[in-house]
Amino acid sequence: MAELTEQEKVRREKLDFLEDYNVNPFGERFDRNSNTEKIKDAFDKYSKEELAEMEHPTLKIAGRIMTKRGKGKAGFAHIMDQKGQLQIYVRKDALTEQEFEIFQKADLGDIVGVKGTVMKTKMGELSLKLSEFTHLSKALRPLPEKYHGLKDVEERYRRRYLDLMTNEDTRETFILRSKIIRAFRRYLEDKGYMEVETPILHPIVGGAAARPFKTHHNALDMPFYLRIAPELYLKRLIVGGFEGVFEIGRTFRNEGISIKHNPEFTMMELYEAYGDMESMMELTEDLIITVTEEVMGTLEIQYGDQTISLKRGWERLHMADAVKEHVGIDFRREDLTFEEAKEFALKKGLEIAPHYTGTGHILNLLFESFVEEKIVQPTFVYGHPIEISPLAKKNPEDGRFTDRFELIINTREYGNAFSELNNPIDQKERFEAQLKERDLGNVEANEMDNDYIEALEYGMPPAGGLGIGIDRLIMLLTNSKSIRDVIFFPHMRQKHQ
RNA sequence: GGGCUGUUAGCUCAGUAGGUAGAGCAGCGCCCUUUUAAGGCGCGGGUCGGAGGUUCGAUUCCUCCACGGCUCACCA
Repeated sequence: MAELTEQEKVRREKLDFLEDYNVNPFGERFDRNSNTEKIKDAFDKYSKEELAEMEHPTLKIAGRIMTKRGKGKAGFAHIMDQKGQLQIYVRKDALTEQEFEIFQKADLGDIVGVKGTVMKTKMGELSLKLSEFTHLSKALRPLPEKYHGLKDVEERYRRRYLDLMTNEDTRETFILRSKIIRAFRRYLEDKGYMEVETPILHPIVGGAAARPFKTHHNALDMPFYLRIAPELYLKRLIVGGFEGVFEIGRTFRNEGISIKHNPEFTMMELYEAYGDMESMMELTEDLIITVTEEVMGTLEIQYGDQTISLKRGWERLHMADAVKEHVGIDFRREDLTFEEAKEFALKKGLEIAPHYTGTGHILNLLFESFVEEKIVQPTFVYGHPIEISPLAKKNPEDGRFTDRFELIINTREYGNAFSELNNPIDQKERFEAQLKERDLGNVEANEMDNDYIEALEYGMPPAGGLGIGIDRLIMLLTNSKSIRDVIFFPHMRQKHQ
């Protein structure tokens, strides 16, 4: 245990001071009848004089002391609750001697309950003139600086509570996060989709291309993976007869941490019986537009120095056409060979991984390397090659492509959807192709999931499926540069002693 | 993992061409019954991220380590 700082010692001494007065430094229930926001809404419209003359109720609120100014036999402070801050005015002659002394000894960071009536100061600030002051909880450590707040990025992530206490922007971002997720749920429930929960511990890795976290169950004495996607379980529910299900939940991927990646993140996945890629495009657009309008009140989103317009009518662009336009090679050509595509990519300076064995691998590589970075306004890029889409239905006209899309906004992927592959024979072949990739060194390839194939053999209706990265959408709407700014407790390396 | 970069008081930051450090806020004492980033006077608080090295002397220069940030690679 580290030595206490001078300020910590002083605050601990104040515990004794409170106990001398029979005051519990970490007190009890306090029944409030208002909060800082309600008080401002109800009374800020009146002038100082009006407030002085009119009758108004006695109000009780509680919160943390954020600023404090002694004025001899009086004093001011701002106390903060979840809704904001309100100034309190303390006069020696309005409180008991004990209450006033406790106020004078109170520290920034202490949590107090107060009772009083509203007034306005000479400067016109709405304030609560106290008739009672109750100490509720002692803060044994000093708060970050009252004017600048907590700036140190590392500290803001590691001790988010301090960030939330002192930085209004942080509070607003997380309030928006909550509203966005609530709007998602409401929209989907209103459309008749059912929210479900599926396992997070998976015996087999599947549903996406990613490296998993591995864990172990003691009683069963078997390994489990933390899910990289809920997809295969949700589709079992479609087999089971539910016609529209969704899950909003945590997903885990054992990969690098970056401004766009946290090891655990929140996804929304949805499956709709009798739907397809196109119905998912319609749903995605309507969902994001509805949520954005509801939460933000506008479809013009400022993100960094980009202005994104989410107005209806998002562009639809076939991946092969996009690559043809920006890179100059036509992957729709029937006679395009893998060798030719590979040569083209090599000339462009790209590296070809050993498990790249089809033209589709090259197409996707070219798209991600040269085209994705050019897409700013919301665009459905569709027609992903079959090689990288083991769970999506083949396009009926050209089996080299699938009926799959990714939603790209501001060069980043926000959603992924397709006409779900419901042919168990085809699905088995796809898994086998994935196993071959695994042998060639693709650590992210899907595993064979016989249990899932068996489910498909009982018959799954044609269906559309959709996944949306919730954290990234929240980043976009809250103009947050890093995913760490929209996740309360982002993962960081442990600081050792 | 690579490159660049940061770490000084509880917080926000200066600074030292190498001679063991300052300010504001916060804290302590005194004054002040409408202040508001309150004010005035006074006081205390730092193994300058850690460990080595160079040097008479290192917070400053060098090396390594720890933990961040940005970025590239991988991915959503």
